[in-house]
Amino acid sequence: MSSPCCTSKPAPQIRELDALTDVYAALADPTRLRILSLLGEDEICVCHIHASLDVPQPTASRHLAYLRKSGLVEARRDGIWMHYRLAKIDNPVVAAVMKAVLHALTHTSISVKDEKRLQVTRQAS
Amino acid sequence: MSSPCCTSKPAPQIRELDALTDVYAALADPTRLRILSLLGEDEICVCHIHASLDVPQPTASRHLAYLRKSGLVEARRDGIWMHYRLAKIDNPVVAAVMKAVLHALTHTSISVKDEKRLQVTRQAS
DNA sequence: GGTATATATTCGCTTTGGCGAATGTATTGA
DNA sequence: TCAATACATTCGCCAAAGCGAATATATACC
Repeated sequence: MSSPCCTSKPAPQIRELDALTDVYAALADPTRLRILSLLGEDEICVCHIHASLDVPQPTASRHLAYLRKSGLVEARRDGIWMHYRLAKIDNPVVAAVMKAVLHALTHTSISVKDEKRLQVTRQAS
Repeated sequence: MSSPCCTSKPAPQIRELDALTDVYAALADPTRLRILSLLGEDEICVCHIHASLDVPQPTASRHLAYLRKSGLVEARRDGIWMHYRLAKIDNPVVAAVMKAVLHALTHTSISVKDEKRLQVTRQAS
């Protein structure tokens, strides 16, 4: 139950409170939470994301841009496609938060459904 | 490192994704984060909160109302004073998130300063 | 009742951010 | 060069929410 960042190593300071505030603001949207949950596995292209979530492509793109700006996801270009994945969080304290956040998402029914639709979408392509 | 809710007991479902969204929205404000961090110890009255954070009393009151509405804090009336404390979170998955959130706050310098001001404020009263 | 203290709420204003629709850009291939 | 596909951005509109200032409410004590 103890936080992993403080058991052995010294505790790194978070630069500002705003750094945490920005993370939680990025999490305060259902579409973005669904995207993060979907990305839990591996990297996914935008087309599969907006198909799995059944949201318009611009909507997916906008939320991905928001998540990218807040440092929670990273992108990789592959020809026509953009592949998004969860970003590696440097600060272990924030990483612990995100770990709990992602785990909580696995307990929502909609995320389970999204994941299933992703499998179907991937098989069809 | 594993999430405590799923090691022994079965995993409880989160009612809706909106339940998580609302929690993160409540966390997406620096003043509310400072309040939550201050409440980590024990219950505190509004006057000590707004004095420790050096924010106007209506500001503290509004944010406390927001936190209360979102289920993160509870209040107790004691004559003229209202004492606020962290709420007991029923869902263990959400509780794990809040545990990480509160821990992250201990790594911010402003929370440390707020805590010191609280000690001074309490001694003066 | 009247006053003082503690807390809550409202008002006017401004900013942020969500969405749908449309448009812009970039890459690929004929 | 032209068309097609994948993705990103902009625009107009609207709702949520933050703030300072003022005001309302609630409790205690005289």
